[in-house]
Amino acid sequence: MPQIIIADDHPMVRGALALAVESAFDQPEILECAHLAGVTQLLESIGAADLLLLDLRMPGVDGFEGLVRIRSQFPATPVVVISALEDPRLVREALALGAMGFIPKSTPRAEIVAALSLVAAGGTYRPDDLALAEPAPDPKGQAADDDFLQRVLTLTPQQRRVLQLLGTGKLNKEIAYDLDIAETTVKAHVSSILHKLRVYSRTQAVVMAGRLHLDSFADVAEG
Amino acid sequence: MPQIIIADDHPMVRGALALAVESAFDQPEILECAHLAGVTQLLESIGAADLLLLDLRMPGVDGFEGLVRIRSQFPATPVVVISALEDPRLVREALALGAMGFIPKSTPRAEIVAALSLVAAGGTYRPDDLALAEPAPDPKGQAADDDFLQRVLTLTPQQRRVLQLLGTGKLNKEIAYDLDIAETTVKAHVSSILHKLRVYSRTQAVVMAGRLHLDSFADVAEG
DNA sequence: GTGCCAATTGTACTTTGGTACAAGGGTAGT
DNA sequence: ACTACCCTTGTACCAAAGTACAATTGGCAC
Repeated sequence: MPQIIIADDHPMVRGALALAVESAFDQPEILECAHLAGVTQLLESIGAADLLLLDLRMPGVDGFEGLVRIRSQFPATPVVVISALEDPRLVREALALGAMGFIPKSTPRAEIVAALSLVAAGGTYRPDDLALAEPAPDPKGQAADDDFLQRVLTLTPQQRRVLQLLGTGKLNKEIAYDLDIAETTVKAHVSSILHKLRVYSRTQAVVMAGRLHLDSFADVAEG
Repeated sequence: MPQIIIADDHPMVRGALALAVESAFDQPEILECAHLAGVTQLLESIGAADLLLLDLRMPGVDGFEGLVRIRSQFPATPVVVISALEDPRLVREALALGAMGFIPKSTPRAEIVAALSLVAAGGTYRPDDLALAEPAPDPKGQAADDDFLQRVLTLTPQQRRVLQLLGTGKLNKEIAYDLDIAETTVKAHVSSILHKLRVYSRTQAVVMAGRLHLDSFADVAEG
């Protein structure tokens, strides 16, 4: 009897997802959470779930922070990210951070079911149209940014988690606590990250990385 | 014979501004630049101009960096910021950084002329409708951000310039060079900034401050 | 003038941040 | 078995960041 956790602060969304889960699994035990703390508690009590459907934005979560935390604390639990947005960059980022799938809320029910089955079978899912459409190059001047993006993609999963926490302004000590590793290890990761991104301070790394998430909206432009 | 510098990378815009300048001043000497380096060179050779119309985005400038540099290197030259955007936050920020005015490119010619005259007379200009409309509170959840904004507003002008450069990931040493002050002084400013913003590292300050500029677009939302 | 404050700088000190080098354990592929 | 890579940690060291205290200058207001 598979245990599936649905974490979303919107009851309606939880309901819709629950239906999909019931279609995709055989007699699932569905556990619902409205906030991240609940997810953590649940996972601590049951050890690991067979699947976690995690909304990107919830009380206590903003962006990928929740994903990062869950993935590092409970690596055994596969996570599928649920989101209202479907920016290719977000999709890539989520998968890079260890998510097994990315399901936009606009996805038709039938496809959600298929996606969940796919993940349950060990696959990874992302919206079809975006899957290959993403490498479409912008004629504009985002060459430099794409260079940087390429470098970000050379980071290892753990390094991405560290970068993610760097982006919240945390100290090495805090990052170490969050990921439950030694501060020395964090330093090693940070050092490696700085080299790979070709910057010379954590602040620069944060500034550069921050832009990647903004560029989606930056076309509101200027001139 | 007043010397006015028009700095914008777009020839058409320079032309339009030149017309306005000719209406607002008596026999002005108009100097045009397409990039920031040209402005610096010009100012170095003539010492100071009577007015500088500075576009926010130009080759060599991204955001307020150019304004900050010019203001610190040539404090005697009054600067009016030209921009395609007119986000109230940008307006406030520009004025806080020492600009004597903020003119959106959508402003009608007649009003541009009036604005330039106003600044020439020692006043400061900003778009009317925004002037008082800005304090309109968003019902959403940007309470925390506004708290932070309040704190940013307690920073002194020089401290804002430092914060601006912090946001580019620069080291204290580099900031000192850019503003032509001692590194010790930069440290003093940074220390003060961290206290006022109630954060405990430059990286956090950058992260928080960075959000202020994004919130304008953040309503593309999530959920 | 007196007082307030921004800005500047210095000295001295503590804490973070970051690098370099070395090393053990785990996993996956050849 | 061997290689390669990731993750982990430690030690040691140097640079950058931040704090605390003290002092000078200059502008502005009362």
